[in-house]
Amino acid sequence: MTKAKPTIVEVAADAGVSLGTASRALSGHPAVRDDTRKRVQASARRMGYVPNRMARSLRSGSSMLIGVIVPDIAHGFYGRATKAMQDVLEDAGYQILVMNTERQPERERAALQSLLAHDVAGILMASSGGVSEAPSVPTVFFDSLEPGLGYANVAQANKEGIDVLVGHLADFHDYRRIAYLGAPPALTSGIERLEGYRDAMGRRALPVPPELIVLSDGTWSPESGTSAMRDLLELAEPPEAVVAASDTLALGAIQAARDHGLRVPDDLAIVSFDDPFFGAFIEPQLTALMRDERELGRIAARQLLDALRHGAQRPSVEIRLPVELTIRRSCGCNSPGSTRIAAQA
Amino acid sequence: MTKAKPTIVEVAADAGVSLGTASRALSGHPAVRDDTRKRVQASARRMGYVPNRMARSLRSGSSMLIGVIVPDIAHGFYGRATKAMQDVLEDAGYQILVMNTERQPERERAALQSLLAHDVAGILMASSGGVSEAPSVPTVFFDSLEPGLGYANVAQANKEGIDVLVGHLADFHDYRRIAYLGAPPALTSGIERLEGYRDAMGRRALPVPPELIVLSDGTWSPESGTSAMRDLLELAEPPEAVVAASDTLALGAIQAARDHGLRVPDDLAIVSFDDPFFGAFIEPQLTALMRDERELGRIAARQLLDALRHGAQRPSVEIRLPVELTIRRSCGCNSPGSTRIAAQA
DNA sequence: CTGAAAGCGCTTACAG
DNA sequence: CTGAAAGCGCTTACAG
Repeated sequence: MTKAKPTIVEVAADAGVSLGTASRALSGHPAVRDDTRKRVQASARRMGYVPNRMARSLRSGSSMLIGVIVPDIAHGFYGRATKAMQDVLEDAGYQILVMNTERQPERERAALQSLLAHDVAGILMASSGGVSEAPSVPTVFFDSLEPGLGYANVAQANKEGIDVLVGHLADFHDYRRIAYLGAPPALTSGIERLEGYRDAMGRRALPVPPELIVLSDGTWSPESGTSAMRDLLELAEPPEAVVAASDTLALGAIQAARDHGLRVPDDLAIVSFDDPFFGAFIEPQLTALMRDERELGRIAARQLLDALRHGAQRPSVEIRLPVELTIRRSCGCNSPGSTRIAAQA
Repeated sequence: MTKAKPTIVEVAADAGVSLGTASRALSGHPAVRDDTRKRVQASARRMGYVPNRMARSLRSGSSMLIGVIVPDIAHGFYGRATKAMQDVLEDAGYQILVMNTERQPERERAALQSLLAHDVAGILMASSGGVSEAPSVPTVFFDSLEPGLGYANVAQANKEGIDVLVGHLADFHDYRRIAYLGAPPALTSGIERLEGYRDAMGRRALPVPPELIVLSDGTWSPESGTSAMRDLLELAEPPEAVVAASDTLALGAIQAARDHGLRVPDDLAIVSFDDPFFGAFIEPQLTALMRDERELGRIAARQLLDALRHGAQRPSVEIRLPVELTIRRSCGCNSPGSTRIAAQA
């Protein structure tokens, strides 16, 4: 509302040079006399000149913009991952454009179009299933993988994580009737965690009758966890322990157990894949896999930077982050502190 | 990585018209013959044409981009508020560019420059103190206010909220020695909540010796709450109840109380301004003010849209959101459900 | 070292 | 209804 933004033409006029010279002076081009550069810089500063990035992008063919597509930026996991990406990318001179899809494939496609329209140099995306071919700019997929597509695919070690969870419940606590409370096997985490559960149970020769697997509605919300958990509690023979595929689902499950008059972990043990931000404050304190979404974000961003710099047409690589178990109370352990068991992918 | 993006010139050539006609056909300009429009649209679709928004912005003088500046996008409050803004803004055809400042004034200034360089049409910002004059585009401040600056300033009813909290503790529970655990009075919420505490205590003729006010380090983190809380617990005469200025601070305070071997609320009552996302799962369940950051975001965004549409040079208005008390256990109440008391600004 | 000129991909008066 | 042309704010060969 204050003053209108001056263009480089006005700065040049003020400094008494042509706009070409002004541009060179400001951009650090070597072929500019020192006093000329000083004069231009002084004018620019005094006039509050800010180069128009759209014009620059248009002309130079490089927008220095990176698109980030996530299901929900307000969700801690994506929020923190996005911020970590932004840190890495800004250090390299890029700005990010974040798009929310609300887990809707159509919105994801629209977001992609929109980013491309903004001429982004690259894309970082946690897909919700809206992409069928690699975008026209370098892309790194994270969280939800598109094997073979993109420069890199980075995610947590889902199967190994579930194995650590089932292992702690079965091998350490000797539970046998262990249920799985998950999300529909639509995206990577839903698919791999469910598979991981079957594998982990099979490896230990534990039976998996179909009723021990309940799936929420795909929103990964506490509410959906509560309702799926109810099915488990109404079983003729309820489980002794439950592996929840996420922190939100676990919270919903605890709520359902509580509503049913069950004490956790005395009557029922519950462990979860993701560690909620306030995991230590939850009652009972949750035994869960720590997650390092910041590291995930950093790795994904660095991969994209790599693609942007070297533009190498290498085959898509897959990177997995190790998981780490934080043992608290909800599994039935008494240790007040938290022991860590790392699972490498 | 697939195909290069076609420009409107190529689409026009494909459809056998001039680029001007192609542009009009695509933009819905009425003066285009129907079959011509159809032909152009068909070419565009087939070629996967996506109009370059930078070029469009540069030419039309309108970027349809809104800048959002927040201290921390990974924080639930800002994450959810930002998403709500995005919803409102996208419906109106705008895209948002989000910048994190990490609560650093210099980063805030840099973010502002960067947004202006992107030629944003307007700005929505939760300042951390880096702005001294109104930006050159319509701006709405939220959460942290800049009275008199911007088209609108929207925030929660901080003073009234603290009054409701102190009121519940003093009037209902009869506590007299009520402490305040807050953040430094640097930004709006820190200042107003501290003032609100003093006013609320004064109104009830309750003494406020200086040692009853402890301030954290400005990060609003649980850790900083824990350490400030320790000072309170080491007092010769510790408080009977504590009003925490935020959920994170309250969580840190509970941790400190627990470490000190105190039971909440039996030995010490704790209530908090903001309601943590998992408030019902915390032990003890937290009595706190609900916050509707989504509504706050929506209101702020609508105000900006208003400024953009009418461009009215009206004096800056201040909008306050009502707060609502959710009574749970940490205050000393036994009611398992949650009663609500609304406080209008 | 500096200026004049072309051009990035569009939109939009201006003629016809 | 359509085409030719100007121009948004820059960068960058090309001359001098």
